[in-house]
Amino acid sequence: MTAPHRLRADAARNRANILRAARTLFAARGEVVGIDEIAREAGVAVGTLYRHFPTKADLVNAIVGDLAHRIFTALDEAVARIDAGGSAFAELTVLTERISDAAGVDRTIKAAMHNLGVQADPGLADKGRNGLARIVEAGHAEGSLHPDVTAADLMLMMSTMPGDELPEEARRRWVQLILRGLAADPARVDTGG
Amino acid sequence: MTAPHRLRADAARNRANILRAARTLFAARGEVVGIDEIAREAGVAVGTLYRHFPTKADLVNAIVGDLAHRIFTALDEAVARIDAGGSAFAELTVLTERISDAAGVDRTIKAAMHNLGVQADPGLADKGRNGLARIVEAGHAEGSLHPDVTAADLMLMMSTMPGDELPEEARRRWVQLILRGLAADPARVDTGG
DNA sequence: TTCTATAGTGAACCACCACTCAGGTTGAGT
DNA sequence: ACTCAACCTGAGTGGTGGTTCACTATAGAA
Repeated sequence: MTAPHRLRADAARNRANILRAARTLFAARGEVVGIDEIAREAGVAVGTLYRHFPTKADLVNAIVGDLAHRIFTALDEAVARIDAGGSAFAELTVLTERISDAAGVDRTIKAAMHNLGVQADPGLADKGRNGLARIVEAGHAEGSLHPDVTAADLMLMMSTMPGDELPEEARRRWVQLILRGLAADPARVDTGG
Repeated sequence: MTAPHRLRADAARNRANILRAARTLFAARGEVVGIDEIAREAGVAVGTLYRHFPTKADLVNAIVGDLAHRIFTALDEAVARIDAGGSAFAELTVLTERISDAAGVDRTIKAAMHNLGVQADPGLADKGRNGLARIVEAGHAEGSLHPDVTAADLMLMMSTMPGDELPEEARRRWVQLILRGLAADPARVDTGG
């Protein structure tokens, strides 16, 4: 659409600072942080911020979209390891724990997870669904996942994942119970940490 | 503390209207609805609303507290039926489904559930924990609940319950998977509805 | 060095919302 | 009927937070 047109040096620097500030503040306190505070933290005037992101929603989307991308990368890696002979259930466990840990430290993770299931650009959503479908398929093949579990089920559990409102211990326990619900045999989940 | 002093007839009527309006609007759109809109819906001026509830938080607490009370009532009834020889797991299932259905229609349910675990007056919280403990105890006795499941686990799952952001089908499925995670044997959960 | 498109600045704007108060109204006791 | 404490009214206040824009500064090409 728009011509590429390289960004001016100062503009690129400011853009990076804005993104870094927004990432930090959103992670710590959620999307309620004001534009003014983000601009101040980035060492920039509000007008500059609005030049790069015409709307607060645009800024949020940039942050959340990046997080979603990282999650998909982790998903892809898990699928690759499964294809290389890894255990589907072990990969699902690690993936869930990692995302849960991240959600405990970063408030935007929940928003990212939710957006994956609901909106996001269709390409990404499909890609996510495909990855989960691969895991489910492998899980059924190895007999570790309950036969009626689907990719939509994984999506469902991911999207209801608790965030930093719960202490770490509770989040860990949540993951354990969820995995039991997805497993063919609850005993399989009990790998003491 | 304060003398009882019966409310004047019009005041009582207005109070009831305010509570009804707040209940409806909060249920439909959450706590973001403005005081002005609630007052309008109640057929009352804002000043009147503030006479009855000096703060928006007070109004919210009134609604949420009432909901919490209803949930505890349902919990008590479940415990009573278990004491009368009912199945602990069946009661847990019905209770979870009922609350989940309610959460799908009323946005304040999630707030109520969360408040139960976090704040609320200690008396109520203890009462809730006791009820859940009774169910867990009975569930262990009948062998339906996984041995390591505790009352805190039930609280945990309740507090992460999805609301009206998910369609009914997804909420039902969520309950089923959660119950599998709590059950001693996943096959026990499969009672097609 | 000169020039200008690109970028930055921050005070002001505006819509929203919880909350207040000076003045008018009325239920209910006598 | 009379009285007044309790009650109601709704325009206004103060604060917040996203967004704009007239003006200034500068990166980078010529």
